[in-house]
Amino acid sequence: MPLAARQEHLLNELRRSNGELSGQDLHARLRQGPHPMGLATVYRHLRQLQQLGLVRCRHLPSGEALYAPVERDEHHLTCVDCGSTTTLESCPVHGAHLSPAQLGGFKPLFHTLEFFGLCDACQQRQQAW
Amino acid sequence: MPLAARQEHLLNELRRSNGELSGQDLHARLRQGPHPMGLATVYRHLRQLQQLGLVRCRHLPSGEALYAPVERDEHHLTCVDCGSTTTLESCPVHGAHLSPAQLGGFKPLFHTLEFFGLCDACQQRQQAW
DNA sequence: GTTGATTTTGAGAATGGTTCTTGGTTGAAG
DNA sequence: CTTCAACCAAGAACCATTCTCAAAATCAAC
Ligand SMILES: [Mn+2]
Ligand SMILES: [Mn+2]
Ligand SMILES: [Zn+2]
Ligand SMILES: [Zn+2]
Repeated sequence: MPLAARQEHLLNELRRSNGELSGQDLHARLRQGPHPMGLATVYRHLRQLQQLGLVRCRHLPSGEALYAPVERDEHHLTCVDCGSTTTLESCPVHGAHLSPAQLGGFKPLFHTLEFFGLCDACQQRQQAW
Repeated sequence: MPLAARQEHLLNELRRSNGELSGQDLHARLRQGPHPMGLATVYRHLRQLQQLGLVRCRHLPSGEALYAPVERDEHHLTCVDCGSTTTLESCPVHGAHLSPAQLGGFKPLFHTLEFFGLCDACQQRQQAW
């Protein structure tokens, strides 16, 4: 089954963007262009693209979900104090495959790996106390 | 600075539990016991315990946050279709440390690593179509 | 081209976990 | 006994996401 036109447009918008986008972001961007789309439709198709293994998604501590093309394998360091994030240049689990025993029939489509801790600045600030 | 009594109770409740708990869960459980606590206080202290590196947190696809003692190093396979999850017996990045260059002063406290894909049952169901 | 069934869509309402506001309580210091 | 700051709880507010359901688009005969 090929992708519907609407889903293509959504995926293109995601690929066009440098960074990850939230559902709201996508809705706002599409609203401007030649292929506007209702918010409900954006979320509907994001879920479908995820199930097809074409889009991945991670959740910010705020609860907001960010989407990206699945081929973009990025991970982050996030400060639990100030919330600042930096992106890792390489994926620490790239290639590290799970054994079939661990998978038990599960077919992996993507993964999220995020590190949480204290950034340099916030450590300094705590020291001061 | 030692932990406040309220924070201890919260941490104890988390440690007492077998699985991860949401903020709501914790509030409900504490409500029963000898140390009830308002919902706002639960969330306040969960954030503080996280910044102290004593508690970790991950987000379900639903957006709900689940908390656990930081020493509990668990990860999951989650089906993007039916939402079922299974727990991995070992952490694939345990020991795989980040280089100081990658960290750049960042002090890691915990990490989240979650795999998303299709469970056996949902793959079957898709085949049937 | 018409018709009726099926699928897709989107505006707005509903949901629900988390955070904010506010006013009260506690407890130590003076 | 005051004062003052820290802590706390109840409920309101917030807001991203999901749900509802009527309208629109698409499809499939005829
Ligand atoms: Mn990766
Ligand atoms: Mn781990
Ligand atoms: Zn920071
Ligand atoms: Zn499944």
